Amino acid sequence: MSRKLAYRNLPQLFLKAREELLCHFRPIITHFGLTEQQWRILRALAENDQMEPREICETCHILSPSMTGVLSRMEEMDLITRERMAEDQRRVLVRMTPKSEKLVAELGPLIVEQYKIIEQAFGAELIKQLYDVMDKVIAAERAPIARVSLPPKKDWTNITG
Amino acid sequence: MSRKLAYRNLPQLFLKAREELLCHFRPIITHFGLTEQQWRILRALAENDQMEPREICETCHILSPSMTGVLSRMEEMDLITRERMAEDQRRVLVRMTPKSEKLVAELGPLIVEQYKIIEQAFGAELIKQLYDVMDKVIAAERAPIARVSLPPKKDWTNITG
DNA sequence: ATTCAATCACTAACATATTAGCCAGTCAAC
DNA sequence: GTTGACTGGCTAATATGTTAGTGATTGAAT
Repeated sequence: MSRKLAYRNLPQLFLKAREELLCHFRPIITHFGLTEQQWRILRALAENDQMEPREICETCHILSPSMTGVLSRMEEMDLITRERMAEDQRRVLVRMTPKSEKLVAELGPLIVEQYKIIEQAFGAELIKQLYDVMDKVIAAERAPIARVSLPPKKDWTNITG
Repeated sequence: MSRKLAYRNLPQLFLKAREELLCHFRPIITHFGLTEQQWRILRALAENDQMEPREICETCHILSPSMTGVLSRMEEMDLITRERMAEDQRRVLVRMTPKSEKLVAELGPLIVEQYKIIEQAFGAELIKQLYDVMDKVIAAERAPIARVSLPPKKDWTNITG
């Protein structure tokens, strides 16, 4: 009784493909005692020197409530500093520490090396296609996408079948 | 002091692109009181009628420890049943309930409709490229990928900079 | 019959994701 | 000066991700 939908599960394909890539980087990152998210943040900070939390959220695709905990732990680990801005007491500036500078200086080149290995295995052409398609999907200059109209919200809790 | 790596963060691009897609489906799924993971599982079960947890794990890309909790909650919600196999007391069979059959019968067509809308907005060609590139990345018929050699494991805890 | 490695689901501990809401600080309009 | 909408970071509650390890079960080898 196979009730297959007409379209393959695209987000799930993304998940699988992403994992297929990430599994080659994860060992490097955890080797240095970092999580994926922490590495994403350090990589962003290495490029920008100083960022506000909301900027990091957007750049690294981490939601604000998660960010609070991640930054707290990174501050605890002496990987970043947080400093309230004088002009606007709501805002905060996040910076790297000498320790995380050293860490990135060691970790970064290894990541680049792994990229080269992957590029060889996948073929430069596929990598190029990857960046290309991703950018096309991400490009937001697209006409706003409609949403199917939803039926009235049932309370599925009490439906027995 | 921009220390940009030679390669753009590819896993992060996947994350962003995936979100760009998923955001069009999430409202539909949550409208029916489901989480993404629960929907992935129901969709898999709808195609296979009965599956063992480890099969669901592999199909839906959910790790086993997460699966335990997800299935428990789904059983509690009367969306699935779990039954130990007689031949092998370690294994378990997971099945849909009449309730979840009804739910999928309502939800499934809406998902398909949304895919069509997205296909129109993105263009059929891009969707085709997407499936194509994803499949290429996922294809495991590739030579095993080497891993960069890692330096000895330092204890970064006590490095001050 | 016993040993032993492998399998499978599960638990434990921690980190992150998701949704909702809170609270102080800012700023423009009154 | 007050009000009121807004912003930015935060808390709370729940669900899932990640890693390590447990315990019962199985099956093959002794």
